[in-house]
Formats: sequence, structure tokens, C-alpha cells
Amino acid sequence: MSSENQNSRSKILKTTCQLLEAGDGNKVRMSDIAKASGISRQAVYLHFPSRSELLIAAARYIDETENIDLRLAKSRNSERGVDRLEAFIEAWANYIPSVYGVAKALMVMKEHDVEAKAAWDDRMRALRHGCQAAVNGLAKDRMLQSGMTKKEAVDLLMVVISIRNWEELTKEYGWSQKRYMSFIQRIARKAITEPSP
Amino acid sequence: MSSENQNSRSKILKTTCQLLEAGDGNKVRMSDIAKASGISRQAVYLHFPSRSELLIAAARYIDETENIDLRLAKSRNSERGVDRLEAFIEAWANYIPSVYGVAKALMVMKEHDVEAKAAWDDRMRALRHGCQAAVNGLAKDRMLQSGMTKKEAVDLLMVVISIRNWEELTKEYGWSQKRYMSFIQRIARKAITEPSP
DNA sequence: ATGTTTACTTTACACCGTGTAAAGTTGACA
DNA sequence: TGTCAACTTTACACGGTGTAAAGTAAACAT
Repeated sequence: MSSENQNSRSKILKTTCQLLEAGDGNKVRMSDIAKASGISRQAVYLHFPSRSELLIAAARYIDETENIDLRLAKSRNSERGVDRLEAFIEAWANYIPSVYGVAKALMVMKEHDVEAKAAWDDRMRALRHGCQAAVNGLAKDRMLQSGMTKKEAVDLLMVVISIRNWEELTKEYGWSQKRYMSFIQRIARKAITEPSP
Repeated sequence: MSSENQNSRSKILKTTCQLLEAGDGNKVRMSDIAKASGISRQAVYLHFPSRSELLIAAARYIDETENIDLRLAKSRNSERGVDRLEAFIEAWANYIPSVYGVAKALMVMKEHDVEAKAAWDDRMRALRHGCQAAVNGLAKDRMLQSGMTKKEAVDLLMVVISIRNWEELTKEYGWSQKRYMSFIQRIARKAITEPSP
């Protein structure tokens, strides 16, 4: 039933992502999304009750199409904790550019909107699981930096690989994705692992 | 002339800072500021043409009362580049808590408001000068990490000591200022300096 | 063929916060 | 007594989100 519904819904999600990705001016309003989707503004509200819920759905939509879960799962194959950390960061860093548009919109919105804040926190919790796993891998190898708790290592890793930092380095300071990746991997390693002999 | 004017003006600035500092809910409107200042909302507009200009003035006001210039100048006394980096970060890190409220409001606002964005960029340019000086000090001692340009080092330092990261570690993850300081100093050192023999 | 349902459109409006406009009040100072 | 400055009060425009409700057009069922 309602394949038309499905089509409209995913059309909205798709154009939302496109607009946010392109989003030079960053200001993507409900009316912009409607216009770009070829439907009325009210019709958008038939599919998504609010702007924040639309953004959340868009984030989920990207997760599915980009298959982030698979990517992160793959990063868990390395034997050594240090390699695993590197692979984890690589997977995450490659994922950032594809969510950036939507993530940015959510980041801005979470400052005012409770729902957006909750959605953001939820996604950060998921990322934290990945960081926790990476840190556990390091601890197993006794490669966690001495005098550092696991919690501290996870917190630091979260901060180092944050989207904000990616944004600043690439968007603000013009770093290439490649350069970003190698420097962040190195910093993360130096920040939380014990230098090997 | 107009000492009354001056009094009202600084009263507004003061309460603005207070509200933003306290700012649990973060939403500090012009009417909130007016009410807390004991004047009408319109009177606020007699002193500041817009919300963004008020925030900018508030930031300047804090700079003056906290004497940030002096603090940063002091950090330039160390002889060794590495010590100087450490002192610079210490001065900056101690400054963050006192501007955080206003800075946060500006950060949020800059996403929508051109003026706020310009003001923010201006402040970041000032901070960058400090970073540049610290990096120059390292380069002089040949302590800059091998294979790293000065620009890269400055960019990384900017990111590592960013207010966003401070916010995440202290506000989100509950780190104490002391712990923040020591970890960030260490990460900055490891990120951009050559490990000494 | 008729009615019902579904996916929309169109029009209109309430709400919130920013910012503008203008007329009125109050006190100081000359 | 007049005028200037700092303010108050009231009112309103604007942009963006979200609600409400009546209308339309095609699909489907009986």
C-alpha cells in the first residue's frame, strides 16, 4: 500500500540531503525542501511532523544508503589494537563527508530543539560504542597510554574525531580529506596509546 | 556626558554576560536581558542596534575585565618554545571559562547571522596570531614536528584548543578544568612538536 | 456508477523572536 | 520655561515553523 507515499517520502529525504549537502548558505527551510521536492510545503508536514524529525529521518536515510554499520564492522577485523584504532578512524572519517550536511543542520538545531538534541545524543552514543570498542582493543594489548583511564581515552577519542574538528580542518582551513585522515589518525594514536618501543 | 547612558550600557553588558554564563537553557532573548537589566526591551535597542552587536560588545567587555591581552602577553616570556606553547595554552584555557557563555551564543548565532560570523572570525584571527607565535617559537628551537608545515601546526593547534573541544570535554563529559588543561597541553605537544631525545 | 480512501493542494492563521516606528513621560540643566 | 536625553509604552512588520480545514483528483471497492 501507498507506494506513492513511499516515493514522496524518499523523494523528500533525498532532496533534503541534497540541499543540505550543497547548503552553501546553509539555510534550508521547509519551503525550500518542498519546492525542490516538487510538492507543497504542507505535504512535507504530511510525511514529517516537524523539521527536526525530518532531519533525523534524513540522517537515518544516509546511514542506510551509506551502510555505515557495515563499514564500522569491517574496521573490527584487525588483530592489533593499534591497527584497529586506525581502521576505525578511517571508516568514520570516510563517513563524515557523506553525513556532514545533515549532521551540521542537526548540530545547529540541537541548540534550540529538544528533539534534535536527543537525536544527536543518540547518534553520539552509537559513535561512542565504536570508540569504546577501539579503546578496549588497545587495553587488551596493554597499549593504552599509562596513567589514562578507559573513560578518558574514549572521551579524548570522541573529541579528536569529532565532526566539528573535521569541519574546521577541511571546511575552514582547507585541508584535503587525505591530509585530515592521516593527521587525525596520528594525533589519536599519540593521544591515547603508549608509544611502542 | 551621559554617565547615565554609560551606566545603563554597562548594566546591560553585565547582565547579558551573567545570563549567558548561567544560561542553562541557553535561550537568552533580548526581552530576558531587558527584564534582568531592569529596563524595557526597546531601551536595549537604544544602546545596541541588534542582538549580534550586543553579543560582540559583551565579548569585548569580557576581554577588558579579564584582561586577556595581558595574560597572553605573559605567556610569551618563556625561553624554550615548548614551555611557551604550554604557557600559551594555559593562558587560553584559563580564559575559556570566562568567555564561554558569550562565545557559545556567538557560535550559535554565527550560523545564521553574518555580523556574528564576522565577529567570530575576527576573534579567531586574534587567537590564531597567538598560535602562530607559539609555533614560530617551536620552529626556532627546531622542535616543530618533522614533515609538518607551520600552517599545519597552527591549524592543528587551533583545533586542539578550540572552545568546542573544551565544551565537549568539560560540559558534556564532565572533565574538570585541571584535567582538561593537562590533557590538552599534552595532546598539543604531541601533535605538533618533535619528541625530545 | 457510486462512494470511500489516499495523497495531495490551497488558503489562512497562530506563535515566537527580532527589529522598526512613533508618541508620551520624566528629570536635569540652562 | 523650554529643551534635551534617557527612557517607556504601544503597535506593528517580517521570517520561519507549525496547525487547521476545506477542496481536488485519482485509485479502488462494491
